[in-house]
Amino acid sequence: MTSAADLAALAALLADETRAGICLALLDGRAWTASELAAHAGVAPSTATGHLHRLVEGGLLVQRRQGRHRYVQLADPSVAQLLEDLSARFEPRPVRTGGLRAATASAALRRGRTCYDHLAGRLGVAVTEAMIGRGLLDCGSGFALTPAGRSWLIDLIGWDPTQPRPGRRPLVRGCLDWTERREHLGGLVGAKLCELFLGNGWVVRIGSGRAVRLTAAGHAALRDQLGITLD
Amino acid sequence: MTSAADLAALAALLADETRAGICLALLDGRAWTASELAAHAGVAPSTATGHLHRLVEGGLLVQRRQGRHRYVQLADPSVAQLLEDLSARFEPRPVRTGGLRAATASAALRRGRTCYDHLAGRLGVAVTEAMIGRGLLDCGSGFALTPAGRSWLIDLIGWDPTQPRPGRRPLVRGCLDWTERREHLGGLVGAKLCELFLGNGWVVRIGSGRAVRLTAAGHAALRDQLGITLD
DNA sequence: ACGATCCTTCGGCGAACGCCGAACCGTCCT
DNA sequence: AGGACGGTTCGGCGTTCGCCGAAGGATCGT
Repeated sequence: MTSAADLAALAALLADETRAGICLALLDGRAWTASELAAHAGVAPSTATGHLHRLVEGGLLVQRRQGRHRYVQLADPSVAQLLEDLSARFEPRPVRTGGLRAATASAALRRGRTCYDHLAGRLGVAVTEAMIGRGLLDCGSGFALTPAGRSWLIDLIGWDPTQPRPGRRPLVRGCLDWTERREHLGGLVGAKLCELFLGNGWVVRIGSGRAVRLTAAGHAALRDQLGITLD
Repeated sequence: MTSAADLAALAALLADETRAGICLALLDGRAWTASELAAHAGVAPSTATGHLHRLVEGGLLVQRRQGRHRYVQLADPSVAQLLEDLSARFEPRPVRTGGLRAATASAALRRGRTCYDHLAGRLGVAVTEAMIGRGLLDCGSGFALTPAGRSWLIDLIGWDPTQPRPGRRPLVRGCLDWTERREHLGGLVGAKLCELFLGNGWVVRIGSGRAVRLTAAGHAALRDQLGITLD
């Protein structure tokens, strides 16, 4: 019966709108400072401190102190996955008209963004579908990497996905895209690809949010590697 | 920002120990009456009524009235999956010594049980691993049904898993077994197999819980179909 | 050394929440 | 018809929880 208490305690961490907002903000995979999060959530710094304490205590977040700052981020990809699974239960929200600024920001998000540590939006979906189309990824019943996909990854980033690896994070995983309403590629391979895109300057972050923009080099790389052109 | 409110509202449904216990009890996939759940959770009937209202309202449960009874069950397999994902975050609990009665009950649970609508425990894991060993299931990166697995299912239950199907429930899905600490087979195929085992009398439920017992017919079927013997 | 900045602790306030018992309604059984 | 039973509604109680502002470190820049 005490597993009910565990479940309730875990759920209680997310059962407050402020804490939920904090966790969703952290879904961008980066570390935020306490005051950034306080401003984002619209509460006093002292309130945010309390919430961060609870979230760290509960194992959802980890913190790193650096000088007078306290950086905080999601503890682990499985937390991001959990948040996405929970969020996936909602209807798509009607588009709120929030003025021009909000509209362009949301258009940028739809075009391309990071979803914790992998690519999402039209960009993420396009990459995923190109991989399926070229036989690198199989989606018969859930995603699975093909042998061709394995060699492609070895050529591309010199990393063999079939070598033994620590942890139980799945190699590939479908993640429902909330703007495209289709699945894009998550899991360890998704993270590696995102790392590659950012590291090679194929995409760059727009401002401080989750949105990313495809660079000229990125367009070329997509054409060479996957034979696709966007926009 | 209002998606934070949605997330918080969903989490709040599970953020109470009584409601969490109710949901975990319903993980056996069957419909319970309100007073059964009240007794199980150790609260007054009036209290249970309130909780069930909230859970139904929130879309986690569905109810069916039948005479003076109110039967309630999980709304949908995705709810069960969500509960399992959340529960998977906990450490395995140290074995509580609860007397002989509790010990035999928990041994029965370890041997075989249902996990919402598919088989779990040693039985579930054994079936899953036998399927992998015989090339019916591939577990390279996440579970996937092989062509051989498809024909096996067609022969066994006359159901073609590749035909178009409604809903977005995955065909096969790994589900972490909390007693065996290994994955067993969930998803639509897992549910179909469980239905087969129960329908053919290969397993029968023990008492009123989630535990199941393999019958003589079940032993024979497992030997014929998957070449395994248990216990 | 000094103020500015980031964060934390503490006390107190108000709202929300979970619980119960009592009364009540509808259904089933005899 | 009468009683037993399952479920619900309502009012009230106590606790928990989220919030803030004020005060107090700790660290950084000048």
